[in-house]
Amino acid sequence: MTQKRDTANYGAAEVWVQLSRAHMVVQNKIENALKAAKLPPLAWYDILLELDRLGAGGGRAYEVQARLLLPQYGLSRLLERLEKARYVSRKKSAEDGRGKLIFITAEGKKVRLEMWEIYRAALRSAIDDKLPETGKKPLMALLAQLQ
Amino acid sequence: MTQKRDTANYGAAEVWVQLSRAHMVVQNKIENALKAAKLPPLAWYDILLELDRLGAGGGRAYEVQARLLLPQYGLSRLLERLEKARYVSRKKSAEDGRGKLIFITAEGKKVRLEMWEIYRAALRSAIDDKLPETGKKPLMALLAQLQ
DNA sequence: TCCATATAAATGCAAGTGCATCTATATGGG
DNA sequence: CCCATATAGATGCACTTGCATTTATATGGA
Repeated sequence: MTQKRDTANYGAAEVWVQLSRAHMVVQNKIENALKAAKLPPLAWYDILLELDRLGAGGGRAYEVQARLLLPQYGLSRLLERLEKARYVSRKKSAEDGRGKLIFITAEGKKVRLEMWEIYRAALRSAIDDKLPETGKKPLMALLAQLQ
Repeated sequence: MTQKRDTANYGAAEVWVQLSRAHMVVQNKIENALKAAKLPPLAWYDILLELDRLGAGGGRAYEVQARLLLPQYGLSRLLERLEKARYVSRKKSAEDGRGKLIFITAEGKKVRLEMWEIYRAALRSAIDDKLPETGKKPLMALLAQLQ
């Protein structure tokens, strides 16, 4: 192929294809590992971690939402499921009657740690085992530019 | 934070977070651009491109499936929708009575090109405008290692 | 030939997602 | 104080996805 390409942005498309595939491959590994361990999906982990970090005071849904880049209704329904599973609890906010305060329960903390064990192992095999140590920083720096 | 971390694989987790965010950001830009142009979602593009490449002879679903990394039922239903939209047609295979041959229609080719115009512009602003030209090759090489 | 097993594709059902809208409360200007 | 507007969060509905299973055909060995 020595001819000049007649279609612009071929390079960007190639980057996007690699980005998509890498993402899918890693995500599948993590989700499959969690599923095999009969643990909740990855999305639950992120919320549980966020709530765990917020501590005993809990937090407002809209704060969590902003940090996790989820749509408003998405978080609302995720919390609904997490509450049904007894991993979080919601109660009316005292200062703002429109809102709720969200808390992680003891059971939620426990399951988050169980998930982390699996998650960590999956990351090790999906990332550490594939990428040389010297590759992580450059990769992160390049990915950060896309945001 | 001068203490040694007590949790292993923190580096891999950071890479994964960046990878997820970069992926989400780019994907949202592309999907939003397509939506704004009242065109079908990105997933349709990939199939249409694949079928377009297969040419007049068409192709079998399981072949396309392997290349696109979709679950079997996912492709089956995607093709169902694409057929309903008149962008592809399916007919019984002559050699293998279990299977179907899949073809892209003229309308399918047309819409794929319309999508490409939008897709290309979105890639330009999401990738070319963010990443220096010298960053693409290294990024692709690093991402390729994760597969 | 017959049957056990494998493969291609479709599908019923439950669960998740996107979009638009709704309810309830807050807030600032007149 | 009242109202228009903004904000927090929930929800009805249509569509999509995941999982398991089904249907139809193929294939290799007894």
